[in-house]
Amino acid sequence: MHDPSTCPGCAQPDLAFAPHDHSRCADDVLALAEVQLAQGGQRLTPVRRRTLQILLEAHRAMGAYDVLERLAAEGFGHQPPVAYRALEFLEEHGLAHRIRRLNAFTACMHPGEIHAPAFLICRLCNVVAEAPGVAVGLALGQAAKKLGFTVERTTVEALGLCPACALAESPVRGVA
Amino acid sequence: MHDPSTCPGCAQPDLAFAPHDHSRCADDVLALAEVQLAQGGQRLTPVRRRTLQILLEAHRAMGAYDVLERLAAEGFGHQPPVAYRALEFLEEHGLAHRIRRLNAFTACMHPGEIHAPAFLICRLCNVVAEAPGVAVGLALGQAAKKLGFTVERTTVEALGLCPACALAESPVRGVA
DNA sequence: TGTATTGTGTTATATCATAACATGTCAAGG
DNA sequence: CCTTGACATGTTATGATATAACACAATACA
Repeated sequence: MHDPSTCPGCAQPDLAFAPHDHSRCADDVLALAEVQLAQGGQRLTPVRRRTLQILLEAHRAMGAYDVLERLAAEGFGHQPPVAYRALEFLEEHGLAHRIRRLNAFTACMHPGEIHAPAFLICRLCNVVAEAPGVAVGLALGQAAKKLGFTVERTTVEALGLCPACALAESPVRGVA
Repeated sequence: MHDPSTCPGCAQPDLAFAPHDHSRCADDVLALAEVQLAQGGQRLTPVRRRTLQILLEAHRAMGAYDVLERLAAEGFGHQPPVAYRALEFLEEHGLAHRIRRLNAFTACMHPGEIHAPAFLICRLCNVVAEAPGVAVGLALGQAAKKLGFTVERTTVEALGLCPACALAESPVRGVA
């Protein structure tokens, strides 16, 4: 099994594979979410709000049961539907994404923007990056159109190696 | 729940959304598979062969437990690992694909060809089409490259409506 | 305030997947 | 021939993920 404590990628589990100032990420996104939902007549209730916070704080993909554990510890319901409902709500409203390869969820880092997210998943450290997926979505849309298929939602995920783990994997090929 | 017997898409569960002569699909693919595997020193054992046949005959996505049921009825093992192992083997060798949104598997219709399959999944009749995914894969690869990510495998799935179900859904907008 | 809608929490169960181990098969080398 | 090692199959048991169905609470709004 993989040991996160020794993996370069895990040591710095940033969704973009590179450090950036995300001290305010959570707050900003949360505020944005609130506004967006209000405009659509939707409610960011305590469970939903806290669920989004948990995902934002974790800053990585979490399983529904992991989220549930946190929620339960804070006085919310203890049963799976509690987590699943909140997560599904967030996903429906573009505030979270489901990573199907990992059976996990992650907060959306660009709520409000156009949504055809593409995810890059490192098979060693499990870090997930949300890549700009516009081009991918476009290509997929065109392929679908040719078959008369109407696209409503997309799942685009790539499994591979993040920069850090790629280095760790084959250090022999280093330049020096 | 959706009733397949009344769904235009299900009545003709063709992976390409349109009828074509696939009377020989199964045999052809099976033969191809055999050759391909032999070249790689891999064995298409009875369970594996039968599993591929089952997928080919079904001509649609099947859950591992559905496959297992068929296998068991024919004298193979009765436990989940039997099906999962065969399915994973087929997937690893490009003879089957996993449809993550459906937790299901489907036979590959173009074994040997370049593999960046994109799937179109009808949310009403669950019919799955394997669309040419080269452009999609390319776009995804480029997005990944910008982040220094090395892509090894991809999952590209679109959920929406197949032509038949799209018509059934909004017949009001028909031309006539 | 009454009533419909939405949300929360529960119990119970369904569905999907894998770990660990025993047995069987088969080909290559002694 | 027969041993040995690699691979494949089968089993038991369990783990992990997800949803159905229902009771009650909160909210919205006529």
